[in-house]
Amino acid sequence: MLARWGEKQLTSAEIADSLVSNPVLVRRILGSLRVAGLVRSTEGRNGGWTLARPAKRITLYDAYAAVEDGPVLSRHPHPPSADCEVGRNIQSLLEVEFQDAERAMAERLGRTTIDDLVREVLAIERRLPARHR
Amino acid sequence: MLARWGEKQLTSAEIADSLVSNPVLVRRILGSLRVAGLVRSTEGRNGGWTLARPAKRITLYDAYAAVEDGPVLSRHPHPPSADCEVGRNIQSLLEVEFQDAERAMAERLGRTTIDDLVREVLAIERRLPARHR
DNA sequence: CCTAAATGTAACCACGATGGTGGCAGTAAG
DNA sequence: CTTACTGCCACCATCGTGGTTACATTTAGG
Repeated sequence: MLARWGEKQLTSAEIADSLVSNPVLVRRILGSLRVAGLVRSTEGRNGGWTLARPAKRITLYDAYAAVEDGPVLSRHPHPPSADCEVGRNIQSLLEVEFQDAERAMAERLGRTTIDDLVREVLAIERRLPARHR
Repeated sequence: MLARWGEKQLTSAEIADSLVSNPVLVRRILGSLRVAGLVRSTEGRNGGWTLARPAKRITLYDAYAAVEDGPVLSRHPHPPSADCEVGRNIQSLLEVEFQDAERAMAERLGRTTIDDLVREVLAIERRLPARHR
């Protein structure tokens, strides 16, 4: 949404409205994005949110990494018995595999930018003018 | 563990012991793996679990898919407002991106077999005999 | 035939993560 | 000085999950 409406600042209430959700929840997420340097907020009256850099330079991976903290593939918190040949080695071996797999996913997410999505949205809307309101 | 100990059937209690966990939980997971055709179980006295096919033909993706039901990248259950250009298109666009990203991860997981891991475990153990018990 | 050792499953609890809500302080515009 | 925002905390309800107990079922072995 921020990319689509360009320079205009959007408030968390407007965004929440469109998401059929709640301003606080929206601010929570946008807060994570701000910490990651993807969006900026201004306080006070007429405040709101904008992208911190051009949509062309924000990838899906950037957004994903900003919001998701832990890894996607769940490691077991609880190490197995060190008495077992397999047990005492499997965690570090799987760690490598999982990191590689996650890297592959991240790499793919990094190939699409927010700008790509906005362009696709506009292309679809141009193709189906009947759906306009 | 099943691959490492080859033909020998292991009981859920033995496995749970080594995992410092609980037989029922182990049976739950093994149950999913059985549904996926990766392991076999025999009931009754001297029962237990074995691989259903050679470890060389079981990949990490097989195990992952057997256990994980939903997709890793969370879609939003709750569709945004259709009144918004972005809202009414973003879900299907993201769906494509997410599926691609998940496919990339799955492809990477599919490159490693259980047998690969067992070989690595044995290699490490051979290299560090001091750690043996 | 009976017992012991397994799986198979359901019920249940405790815990943590998460969506959602309200409240309130801080800040900036008019 | 009021209004409209963000920022943040505390709280609740819900849900998924690990974990446990219990019990029915199956099979081997004395």
